[in-house]
Amino acid sequence: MKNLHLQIEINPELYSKNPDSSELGRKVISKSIELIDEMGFEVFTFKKLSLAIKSPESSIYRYFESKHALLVYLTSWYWTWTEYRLVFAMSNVESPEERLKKALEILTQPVTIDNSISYVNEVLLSEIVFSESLKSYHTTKVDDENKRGAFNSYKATVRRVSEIVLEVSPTCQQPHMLISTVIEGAHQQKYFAEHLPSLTDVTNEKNSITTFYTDLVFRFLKT
Amino acid sequence: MKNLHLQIEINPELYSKNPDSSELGRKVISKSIELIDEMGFEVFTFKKLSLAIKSPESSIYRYFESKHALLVYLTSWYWTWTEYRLVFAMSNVESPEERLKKALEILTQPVTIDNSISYVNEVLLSEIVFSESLKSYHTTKVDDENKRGAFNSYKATVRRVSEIVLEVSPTCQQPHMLISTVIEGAHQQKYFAEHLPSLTDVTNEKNSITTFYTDLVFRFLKT
DNA sequence: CTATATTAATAGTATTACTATCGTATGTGC
DNA sequence: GCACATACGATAGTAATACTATTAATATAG
Repeated sequence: MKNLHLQIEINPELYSKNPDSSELGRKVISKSIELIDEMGFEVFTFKKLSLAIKSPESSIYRYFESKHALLVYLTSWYWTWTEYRLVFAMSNVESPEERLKKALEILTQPVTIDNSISYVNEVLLSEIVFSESLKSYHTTKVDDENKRGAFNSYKATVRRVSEIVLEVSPTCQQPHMLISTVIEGAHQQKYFAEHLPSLTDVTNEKNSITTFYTDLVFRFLKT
Repeated sequence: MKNLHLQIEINPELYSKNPDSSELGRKVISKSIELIDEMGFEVFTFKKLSLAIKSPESSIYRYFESKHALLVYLTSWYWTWTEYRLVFAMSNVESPEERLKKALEILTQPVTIDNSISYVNEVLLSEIVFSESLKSYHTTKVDDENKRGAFNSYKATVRRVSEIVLEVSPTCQQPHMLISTVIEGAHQQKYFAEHLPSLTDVTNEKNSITTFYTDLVFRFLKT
């Protein structure tokens, strides 16, 4: 990983014009990540983005047909990138238990170090995914967007980690439920810790969310 | 329970005028439950509600200052009512394990039988809570609304069941995380089963979600 | 230096989420 | 039978949002 410059390819169904193909497109991505992280997806508008990048709103619409399409693009980017992180972290780790443990770390912790030299700030992007990705699939158009492949990279990630679960415990009947519960749970617990702390038991100590979900998974798999 | 007519008292901070105190107010509640269940919260508007109940939009605003306030009211109603269900289900059950098992059923299954003689359709309301309650606390105003008590009944439910967890396993360090994970997880898995099935392992058999989360909890607590 | 891609500039629309004002109907206490 | 409050109706209007449409300017590539 590190400074290895890997190319994240996004399903063309998820944009009108590839933002990676022009300067304005890249500005749209990097500035929208900043703004959404800063003010939240609801408050974020293309109008505000257009002011921030000093380009008219209509130019943004050439890349994304809606602000929702932009969120879907961003989360899709994140999960594609996370698949690479998983593959990299798994390489040279023999023990399935160790592999699963490492995978759970990647899934339950927001990114803290931005190694990228690209226009995507992965630290902020992971914050967005943790707090806003729910909104990417929780709409009336899910089924349509799902058909167009909007959630392929998320589903692929869940599938990949589920396979590790099966290596650890071949008799596990619900590996997908387990992993999607862990991912979504970790996102929510972080949010609860910040806003509704009585719904969690998050402590001062670092990584209490990762610890909890790692315990949860391994105790579930231990028969 | 059954036809016992219990009065659900809602925190006055959560409405402008008590909808339970007038006919129009009760119509607002019962019709909004129908409409939100039917079309989803995003698509639902006070305009549509006003047409459905044949009253002007401005009359609805006398009861709720925003459509979001209405959703908060509805989910709050649900959790207050669910606390009663829990208390009722726990009575006369001695074993903490049995109590926890029963509580998990109540938390992970949508309601199927409407025993109520009131204007609140509990079957539809539970559907709304399962699919839309996320939106009640996932906003930029959470902290404000939390201070005003918007989520008290949800938090009380989590606390109550967490106490049962501690009866079963007094050494458990994260009872709140465990229960909020189960509640939110069950809601999401139901949604995934309907829209993104590859994220679940939900089968034909009835209650596979309840089975999974019950296993998850008891295996977590078994040391 | 011309064709092509790319962006700027401007304007406009339907809908949403709300606010404001005023008027009427209905019953209740005295 | 009258004061009076409560409840509801009717109408109008506003700021912001999420788009769409069109045309003109500019950069770049061959």
